[in-house]
Amino acid sequence: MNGDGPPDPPMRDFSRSLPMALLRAREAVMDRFRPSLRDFGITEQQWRVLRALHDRGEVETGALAGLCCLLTPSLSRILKHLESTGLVSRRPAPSDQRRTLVAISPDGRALLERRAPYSEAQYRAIEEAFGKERIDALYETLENLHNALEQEKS
Amino acid sequence: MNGDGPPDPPMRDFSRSLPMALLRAREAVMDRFRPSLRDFGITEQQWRVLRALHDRGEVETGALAGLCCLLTPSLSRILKHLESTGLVSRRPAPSDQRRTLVAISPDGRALLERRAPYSEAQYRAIEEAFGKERIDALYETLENLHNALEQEKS
DNA sequence: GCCAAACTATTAACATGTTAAGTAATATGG
DNA sequence: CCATATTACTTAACATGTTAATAGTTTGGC
Repeated sequence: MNGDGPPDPPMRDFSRSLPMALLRAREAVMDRFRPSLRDFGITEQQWRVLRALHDRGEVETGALAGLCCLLTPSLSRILKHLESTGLVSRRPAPSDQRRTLVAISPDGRALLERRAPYSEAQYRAIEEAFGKERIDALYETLENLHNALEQEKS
Repeated sequence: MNGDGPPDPPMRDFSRSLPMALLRAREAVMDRFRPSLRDFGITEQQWRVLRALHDRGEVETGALAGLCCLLTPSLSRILKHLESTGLVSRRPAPSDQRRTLVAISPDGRALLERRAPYSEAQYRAIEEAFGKERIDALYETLENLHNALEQEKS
């Protein structure tokens, strides 16, 4: 009994999974960065937070989550940890007590600057292995894909 | 005091993070798939396991982890859960008692086939929003990047 | 000013990511 | 054969991902 309409299209091959393809590529990249993250005793996500605060100065929690591609519950725990180790500071926003402003501390900035050269060295190795032009094109493709899919939400 | 050698190159702009770019694109894609995963009561990772077993038949735990891009400790917990809900079965390999062979169950296959149309519909929507040719090119780029970075490990 | 609705951050609960340690079975060298 | 190293999987411990619920603020209508 298959009905009279067109049959369901066959399931795509398992190798053609876009989330998996993006994940596999990301893991191959992260394998290059994990050793130095481990050496400096911080996680990938903690690094993203320090990196964003270094560039943007004092930022609200919600905006910081967007910048770091983290959900706010995860960020909440990460900030608790970073604050307890003295790498960031938090204070309520003067104009709106609901909001929290986060800033990197001198210790946080020092850690960031100590690890940055190791990170940059890996970027150079990746660009050498794959080609800077192709990396640049990939950034553009990924951003376009993101934009194309976000737009449809409206 | 800056030394006499060439100064450290400036830190790259925070927006030029390859892990972040890959993650952001992946999240935009996953946003399309999460609703139906939720409706069917399974996680993204559980889906990947069922999907791999459906295509490949009985598979060893280690090989399954590679197929699904999971670490074996994660897979171990996932299999415990899937086995307890009757979606997969496990048995020791006859030739080597260290190895475990995993297979999808009839219930697992039924769940897979019920959700597959919803997944395929999202793939069609993504291809319409971004273009099938560009998606195909992205698959190829991601695989090439993965291969370029894996090769260097040797 | 008062109250319901909306907003921001956090907490809770369960699942997975990541690294290290543990357990059992098998392969290897002597 | 036996002691040992290796292999395959699991468990443990801590951090994050994900969704829902909570608590404290602010806003808007009345």
